[in-house]
Parts: sequence; C-alpha cells; structure tokens
Amino acid sequence: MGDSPTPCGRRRCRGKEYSCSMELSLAVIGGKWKPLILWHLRGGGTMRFSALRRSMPIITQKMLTQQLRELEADGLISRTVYAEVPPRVEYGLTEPGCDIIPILEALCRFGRDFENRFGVEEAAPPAVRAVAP
Amino acid sequence: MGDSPTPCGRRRCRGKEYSCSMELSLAVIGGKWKPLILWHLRGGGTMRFSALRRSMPIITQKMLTQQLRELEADGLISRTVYAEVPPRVEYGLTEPGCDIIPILEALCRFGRDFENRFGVEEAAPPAVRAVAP
DNA sequence: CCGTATCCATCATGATACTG
DNA sequence: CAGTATCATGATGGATACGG
Repeated sequence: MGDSPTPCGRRRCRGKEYSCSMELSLAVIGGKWKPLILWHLRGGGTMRFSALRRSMPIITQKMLTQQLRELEADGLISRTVYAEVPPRVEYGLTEPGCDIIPILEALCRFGRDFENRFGVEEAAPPAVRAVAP
Repeated sequence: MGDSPTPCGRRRCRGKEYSCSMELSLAVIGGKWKPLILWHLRGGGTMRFSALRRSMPIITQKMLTQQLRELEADGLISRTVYAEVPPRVEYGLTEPGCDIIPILEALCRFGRDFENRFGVEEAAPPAVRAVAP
C-alpha cells in the first residue's frame, strides 16, 4: 500500500481535512446519497435532474441538488446547463468519477455477501405520509 | 451485478434498513472511524483497547468504544475479555471483517489517486487546545 | 424545469466526570 | 485498563415556500 493510515500529519485536499487517503475517499463519496447517484450515472451517458430524481424516490430535491453540487465541486461529475426553456441540466461522470464505479461494485458485492451471511427480511412499510386534509 | 440499486423494496438486515446492498455496506462500515479501526486490525492478530486508542490519537474513548461495539454487533470484529486485573480486552477481525480489507485498500488507492490528481497541502495545525490555567 | 432560501428536528460527536 | 453516564453542541437532513 505504501500509505500508512496513521492519523498523524493531517493533510488537506479540495477543502477536506484528513489523515489518510481512505478518509479522503470517504469524505468524497461518503455522503448518504453520493454512492447511489454515482451508481445511477455509471452507464456512461448523462442523466437530467428529473431522471435522477425519479430513480431515487426517497431523496428530497434539496438533498439531490446539494449532493450533486458537492460531487461536481469534487470533480466526480460534470454538470451541463442548456439555455433552453424549460431549462435542462445534464449530469454525467467525469474520469475520476468513473474510477469509483469498480469500488462501488465491490461494496455492493460485500453487502450482498453480508445479507447472505446474516439473512434479510422485508422492512416494515414506510409509515404512510399523512395527506393534508 | 444482478442487484439493482433502485431504492424500491426496502429491506432490513441486522437492524439496518436499506434499499440496495451498497447502502447496507455503507451502513456497516460508513461510520466515521470504522474503516480506520478495521484497517488497524488488518494484520490478522488482535489488538487491545489501549493499543487501538494509541493508533488513533484523535478519537475519543467514547467514540472508540461505541464504534467497536457496533462493529462487534455487526459481526465484523471479535471481542475477547480476559478476566484479569487489570482488565484486558482484545479485538480482532472476524471472517466477514477480513472481507472488507480489499475494499478498504481500493478506497485507499482511490484517495491517493485523488490526491495526485488535485494536489495536497499540509492542513493548518490543529488549534492548540487551551491548557487550563 | 431546476433550482434557492428558510426554518426546524434529529442525531452524531465531543467534553467531562465517574467506576468495576 | 477499559469502560459508563451525562450533558452540550454542531452538523445533517427534512419540510416548505418561493424564484429565474
């Protein structure tokens, strides 16, 4: 490996403080929704905001926007705004962004092994959101 | 991959709710200190509490205890208490815990590539903790 | 359509003190 | 030595409303 993760000697890269490369990686992709966003973009093409949103029904607009901005600031995704009416914005992976995909695949495999080892059950259906009367 | 990460159909495994295996993985190893703890245990032997603590000067005792308990509950590390005075507790990786190491190595590599791509600087020295007068 | 701005609840983390 | 217990706080995420 060559990179001791001993947390002495804190460094900074793109505004993130960390003590070892792994910490930096987690700072970059560790956000609650970031792996999922990158995952949906893994095909190589671009997706527009609304398509991303549809693919993650749980996420709020605020969080999607926020996480996309951070991923963009970290150089993992590209953002292209088309000056049209109505507006259109397309998101895609950059080269560094593509580098994460194999790791996400490995994470996914680990998760599946974990499930197989310990068993899965259906989650209780999410409490139905009360409709305003 | 075979496992669509589409967030429909929430599942539950060991008390964690998630929508795709990757989410589960992040729930298991995503804690702020967990990757670091697992990393320090990667040698294959065991370490006692105080040794782990020394290897992560920043972490508080409370957080170390807490994260160790969660890792243990998730079956990633083993915890052995020796009935001695003074007490001795040894931590080590279980087999599922060992499975994560290659992923952490990949994460570490990604972080290093990221640093090389975008550059690193020394972090400002951590504000010296005021000594009580 | 694709956002920003604001306010608010919750939780994760930290500081500190105490114990078997 | 290896923890618990307690309290404080700051980051994180969600609901809602509004804007170009």
